[in-house]
Amino acid sequence: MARTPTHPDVSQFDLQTVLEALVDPVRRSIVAQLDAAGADIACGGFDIPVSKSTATHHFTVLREAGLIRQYYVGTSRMNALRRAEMDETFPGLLDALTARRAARRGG
Amino acid sequence: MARTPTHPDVSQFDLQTVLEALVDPVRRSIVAQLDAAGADIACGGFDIPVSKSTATHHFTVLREAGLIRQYYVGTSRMNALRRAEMDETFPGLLDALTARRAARRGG
DNA sequence: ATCGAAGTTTGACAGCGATCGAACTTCTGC
DNA sequence: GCAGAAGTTCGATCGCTGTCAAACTTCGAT
Repeated sequence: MARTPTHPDVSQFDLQTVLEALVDPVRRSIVAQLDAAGADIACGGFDIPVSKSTATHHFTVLREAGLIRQYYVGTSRMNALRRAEMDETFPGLLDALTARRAARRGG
Repeated sequence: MARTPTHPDVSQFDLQTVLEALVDPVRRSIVAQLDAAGADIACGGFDIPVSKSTATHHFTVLREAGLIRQYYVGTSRMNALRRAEMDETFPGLLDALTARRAARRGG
């Protein structure tokens, strides 16, 4: 595993790529969990119904789309939601997809 | 072809289905063209790089997701964007995906 | 009735993407 | 050093989806 995985710059964000990342329910769940937690989460800390190798695949897709930033802490790989950068490029998109909006309207 | 094709009710709108519909560039283009035109458009009136049978498939997907409403006028099948209903269920989603926001910010 | 225009239906195909298990790497703790 | 924990990589399925051509249906105009 590379010490410093590839992260796209904000200028390289692409709507098609981001959509293809977010259309998968597992990946959308990952983003939603990060958003709800408001904190970084290790790969193993998510509640997702797939094997480790599949999880690795999903995190890679999210990272390459620019949705998350990954960094190592010991043997754990932490995941951070790049929300501000996403909001800057695609305003309203994450709000519309993470069901935050519903919770916010409610209270 | 059925006289009255199946259209889901707003209460049946499903985010996963809508996303799967909008992740395809051709379908997103159809929605964008409808949105930009602000008027209904016949199937043959779109600028899309696919055959007629493929186009039929895309319109079906969009209709079953609730994104468009279809009705016949003679031999032409008209397509209407169900924007208000979509906005009601998924506020901000179409704005984020049809690049309207960019145009609106500009002027 | 006939012909053309506009879509639909059907069947087939190709490619992609999600999924898994197994083997491997790397770090932590003892 | 050794064992275990946390991920990654590799290879192989497998189902789904976008695509098209060909044949068909329906409507409008002549």
